[in-house]
Amino acid sequence: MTAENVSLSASLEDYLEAIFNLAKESNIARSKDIAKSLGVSRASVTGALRVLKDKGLANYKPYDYVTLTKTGRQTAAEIAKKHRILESFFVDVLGIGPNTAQEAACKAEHALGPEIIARLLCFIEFVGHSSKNGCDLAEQFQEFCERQTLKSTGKRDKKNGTE
Amino acid sequence: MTAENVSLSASLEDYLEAIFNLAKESNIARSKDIAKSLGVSRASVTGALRVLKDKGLANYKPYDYVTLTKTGRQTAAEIAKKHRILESFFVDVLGIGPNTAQEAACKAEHALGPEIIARLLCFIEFVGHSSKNGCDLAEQFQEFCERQTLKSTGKRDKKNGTE
DNA sequence: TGACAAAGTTAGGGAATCCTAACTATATTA
DNA sequence: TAATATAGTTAGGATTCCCTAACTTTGTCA
Repeated sequence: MTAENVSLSASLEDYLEAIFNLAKESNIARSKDIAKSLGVSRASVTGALRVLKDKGLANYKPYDYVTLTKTGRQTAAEIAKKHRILESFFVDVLGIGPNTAQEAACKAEHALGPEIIARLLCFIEFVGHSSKNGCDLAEQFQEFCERQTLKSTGKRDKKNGTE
Repeated sequence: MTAENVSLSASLEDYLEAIFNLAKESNIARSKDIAKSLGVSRASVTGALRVLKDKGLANYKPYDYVTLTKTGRQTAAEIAKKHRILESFFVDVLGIGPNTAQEAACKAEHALGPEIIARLLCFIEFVGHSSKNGCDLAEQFQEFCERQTLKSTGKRDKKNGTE
């Protein structure tokens, strides 16, 4: 169910995820675009592709497009799922801005195991469920947060909320 | 406000936090114990100590005990705080077991910035607050989780879930 | 089709992090 | 105080990951 267990560094997970995302439409990914999407040199991409090939995750031949193997797609899909769940949690539950949320998800996706991710997903559903019952937890939390923030800035006797 | 901004790798943050924790009682930390608590060789600790000294975070002299500088203590306290907040979120909100929670907090503490940590803390307070109002969200979530789990295993039984 | 641009690779190198093995300093204790 | 055990350091090496510069391959178009 969880795609053969190849152990991957955070860095390799990033490469895999980038290829997966680039390949969404056309099924292929180009070295140049992988490099761009990860902010890394083309030479680094070549190196990573060789490793992903060795691990049986990518179909890589020099000077050719890159595709993922079945295992590669499964593994990448899991990583991408982690990313989505984290991002959704940050945005929809915590009310974090989209950019910060996206960045944080990118980093945290390598740190959290399946158990926590599953629980997080469940929690997002729990919160979504609440809003259908006329008791929107995300909304209540935002209000709670604002009150907390006012309280603490109030201590500093500034009512002018400049950041 | 946030202790001089020395940029630290995840690894160095771990060393700093370990020293901080070891020094809690006696104010000092021994190389051997740092090594043990991080699962690393004594030689690696020596290397890290030199770097922490260079960055002005640790008072390090060969063959002597280690202490943290003021900046070091402040920085370490922030990391430890992140750790506590994450662990508490995992345990008290998500209902994750203590060991998994502790491990995950260890890794995630390096990945999440202050904005998300602050929100997370607020969320923990929000949930704590709810239980005082006779509407314990953590408890409700656990029940919701169990129902979800039952549902999904139920579905699989009925429809012969091959996925 | 041949020249040029773009994409990809190779070579070589640097930083961070960890290791083991051997050495040095310190502490203990008979 | 001298022998030994423990703690800490140094030296040397491996791995991972990234870089730049130079080269090769591929694609485009006049």
